[in-house]
Amino acid sequence: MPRRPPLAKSELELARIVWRLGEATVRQVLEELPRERGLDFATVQTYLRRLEAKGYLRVSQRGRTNVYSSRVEPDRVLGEVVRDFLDRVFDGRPLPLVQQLITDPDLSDEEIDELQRTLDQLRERKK
Amino acid sequence: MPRRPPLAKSELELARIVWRLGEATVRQVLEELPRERGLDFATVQTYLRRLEAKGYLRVSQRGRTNVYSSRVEPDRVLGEVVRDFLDRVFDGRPLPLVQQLITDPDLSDEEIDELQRTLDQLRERKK
DNA sequence: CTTGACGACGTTCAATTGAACGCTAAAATG
DNA sequence: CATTTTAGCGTTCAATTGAACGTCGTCAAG
Repeated sequence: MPRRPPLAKSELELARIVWRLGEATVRQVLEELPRERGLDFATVQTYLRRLEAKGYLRVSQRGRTNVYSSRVEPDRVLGEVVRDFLDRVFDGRPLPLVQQLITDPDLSDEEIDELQRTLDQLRERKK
Repeated sequence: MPRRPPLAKSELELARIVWRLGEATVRQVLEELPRERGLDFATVQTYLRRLEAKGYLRVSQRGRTNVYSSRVEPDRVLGEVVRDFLDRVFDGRPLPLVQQLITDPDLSDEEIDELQRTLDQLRERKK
């Protein structure tokens, strides 16, 4: 599998919107963007085109309108993005990052419990 | 606090080496890089200069040689980097990322325990 | 049937980033 | 002393990315 060219920041931003909507036109994506982002219609168009060219999105026609949808499993892409980040910033070791994440910002009690459950499951699966 | 311009990927890579060494010359940083990275001496020089210009590193002379050291608390920078990533990729919610991190790659048993301890401490502090 | 809104597409353009050249000066080596 | 090495610094250069134009086609309303 030739790995797709990397996602630029803005590209990921738009891809996530498409993922959330399932499928979307340029205009739909534009409307989902926070107003203060202030991107032009044509700009969104360009980014979606690039995402298609890079192999992340699939495009099809509805009337004369382009409809974009995910071509690669979003979770897969997310996994790659996380992995890359982990390698670059923490030498690929997840633990230090996890430590940072759960101590630094204030997790709610429910989130802590949620975390506990995940941890328990993890132990289960380990046995 | 005037926020510094963002770190490019290669810049972060080199900054981390300087952090690890405490202080370092161009050559030292170059030698710490994995051989296969294949960067030129001049290239490392350029990146360190940029890091200085962006306010991340401090430079001083030792003889005619530049010695670079951290100007901003590494942990602080790391925190910013993580925060930025979190916002961009997970809408700022740490939990999904943590889930991903602890399920996807194979954590060792010790690491799981370590994690458990952190979690316990967290509950303590919460009370 | 003309006007205008909407959209696609090719193109462009500036900023940033990755990577290095080339020149010069100081140090070390023969 | 002459030469090679080692640095610094300014500069350059190509690719990538962020962002948008301008043109052209199409559809819908007057």
